[in-house]
Amino acid sequence: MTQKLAEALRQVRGVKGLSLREVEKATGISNPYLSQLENGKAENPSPHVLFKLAAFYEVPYEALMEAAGYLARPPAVAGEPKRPGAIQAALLSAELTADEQGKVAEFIQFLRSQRRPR
Amino acid sequence: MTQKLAEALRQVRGVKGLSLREVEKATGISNPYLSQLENGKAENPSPHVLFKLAAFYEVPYEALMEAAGYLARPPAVAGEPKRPGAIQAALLSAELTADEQGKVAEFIQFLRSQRRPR
DNA sequence: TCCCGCTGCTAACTAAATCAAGCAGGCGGC
DNA sequence: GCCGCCTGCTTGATTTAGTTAGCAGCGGGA
Repeated sequence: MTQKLAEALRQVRGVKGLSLREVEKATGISNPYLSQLENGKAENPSPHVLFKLAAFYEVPYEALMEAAGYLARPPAVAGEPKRPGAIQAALLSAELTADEQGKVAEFIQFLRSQRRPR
Repeated sequence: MTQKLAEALRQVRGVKGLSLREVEKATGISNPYLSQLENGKAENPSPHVLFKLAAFYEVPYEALMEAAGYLARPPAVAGEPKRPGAIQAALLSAELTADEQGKVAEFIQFLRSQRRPR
């Protein structure tokens, strides 16, 4: 359930190529806590935490809120533009050449293929 | 800041004419905690708590989230129907005669007039 | 009067979020 | 090899969300 948030956070950070400590420095959220969030050891982070992460990751706040299960939105309002998820948004906003984007996409697939072997 | 949520919760419950213990029974949220929320002694309730309250009060979840400062929404998107706030929604959904509604409106003004005398 | 039931609230505790300190592994330089 | 430095992570402490128990006030019977 909260697994979804964990994966989203990990993948977004992966796409952006950031270390836990870089995120800590930029957001003020401690790196151990970030680790726990990405491993599903911590559930129900405060929306304030998600907000800071969304801002720094350049990912829509709502995407993280939804991943955390905080949005009661029924899947989509059928006429809406269909907001991008956190990972897609991260991909869009990351400043990368087309070449790099291709590699990143590959990398994401790789991550997916071995989801949590640990 | 969170003062806004406190007032919203108190006013909504007032409009609905419910006691803290009735809300506790229906939502599973302890009545002392509800009291603390309405007095601003507790800040940052989990969205899950707000969700249960929104459901029972028949108030839009987003309204409570916004009152809690959890929604990053810039005031309004200028073309949108302008969602009703929590109190208005409560008024709309409460099953009351026109007469009663008038009294309720009066009551709300009364509440507003002596905001936080305590 | 006394008592009962209901109101909101405070105090003391449990559980979970969040942080500070520190550990083990990987990697490049010397 | 060894030494920094960086990576993610675990462990224990602190703070805060949320609960269980109980108190004081009020209105309505008998």
